[in-house]
Amino acid sequence: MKQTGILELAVLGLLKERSMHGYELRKQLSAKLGPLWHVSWGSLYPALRRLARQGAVDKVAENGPSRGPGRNKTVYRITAVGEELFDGLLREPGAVPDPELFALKVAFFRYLQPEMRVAMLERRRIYLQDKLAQFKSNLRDYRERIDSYALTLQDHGMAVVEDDIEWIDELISREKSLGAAAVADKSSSTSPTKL
Amino acid sequence: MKQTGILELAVLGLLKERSMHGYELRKQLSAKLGPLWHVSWGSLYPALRRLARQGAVDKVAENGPSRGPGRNKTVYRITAVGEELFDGLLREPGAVPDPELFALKVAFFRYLQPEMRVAMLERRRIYLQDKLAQFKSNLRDYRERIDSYALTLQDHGMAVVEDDIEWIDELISREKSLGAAAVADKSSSTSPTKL
DNA sequence: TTCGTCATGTAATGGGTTACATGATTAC
DNA sequence: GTAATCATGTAACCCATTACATGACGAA
Repeated sequence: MKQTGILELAVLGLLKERSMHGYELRKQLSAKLGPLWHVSWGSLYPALRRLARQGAVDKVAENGPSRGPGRNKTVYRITAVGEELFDGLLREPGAVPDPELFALKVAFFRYLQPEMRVAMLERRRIYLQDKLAQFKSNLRDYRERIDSYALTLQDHGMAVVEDDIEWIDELISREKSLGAAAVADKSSSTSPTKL
Repeated sequence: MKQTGILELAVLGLLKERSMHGYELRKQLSAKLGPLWHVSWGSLYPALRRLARQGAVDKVAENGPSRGPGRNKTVYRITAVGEELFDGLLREPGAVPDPELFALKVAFFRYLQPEMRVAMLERRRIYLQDKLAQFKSNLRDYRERIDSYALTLQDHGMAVVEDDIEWIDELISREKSLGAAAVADKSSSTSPTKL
């Protein structure tokens, strides 16, 4: 049972935009997701190999000018299989608890229909609210038995979760107002959003 | 080369307060650190076994009333070796980048001298500020090439880091005012804080 | 009596980190 | 010419997750 496939999703998402070397892939990960993402070679290349084995990416040898023997550059290109795998990973609803995975999916939101976006955001919201409740009940039960350092830790943890919820709410309302605008715009002949 | 030893640190820190079963240990982890910590049995018991092998904890069979054959409860108790290991792990300065490890160390701040606390906080502060700078330079370079979802992701990421810095600043100034109060209080004969 | 929770572990599997190893190209 | 960065991988080690397996105890 494979877990998240988080690196796979990230790689496929980037390769959807354009084919790249492994090396560039790593830089782009930071560019899209911020400096949070430090993918090591020891995890990136094996991941690419796994994807190639599944037929989700092609390895294309890059024949530069005088590139005879020695190290070849390899460009990775997503295949039809890979596109489907990406879609499956992106839609798969298990994202909620893992913040990295959730962030990654948000980064690729444009590949989801608006309703799916809202659904995902609302699932995440519920999860966070539940976590908040756990914090509160936890504090109810243990406040007297923990020292001020553990307490400030939990307070700060709660504040972070609250901020996260606010952010989610913003994203939800932005989606809804976009949706409303699209509905109001009846002049367009085809559906307002592409797959 | 063992990495962080984060679970070890957590376990030893809790066992410093009192001896416990593995089962209770897991609950206490959530109590101290908030619902962030989900330690699975498959990681907790092996960690305890590792600690026992090193001589850092003793396994004490609990002889309850009618507890003859069948499953025995085992109480884990920290040893002198364990106390030293804890101290080493807590003081070891490599904590900075890993948020979980840093949070854990804050939870055990009372076991550090105030100067050490401030030093750790300041190191963390520098790290976070650097991360913030990375976010900014990242956005300078890529803002035009990423879509609004990736952008809001990064903005939110930055806001979280900024909040973290504010929190660290609060902790630092609290430490400093405590230190000043201790210095002003010259009536006590021995040193104001214990090891 | 049966359900929930207390309680302790093992086994398989997967995959991430670190360090190692190599070599080309570009800028100074 | 030499340092930095581009570029691609492998190997060993560690350990976390998941699922499995077992059983006692208290309450309903």
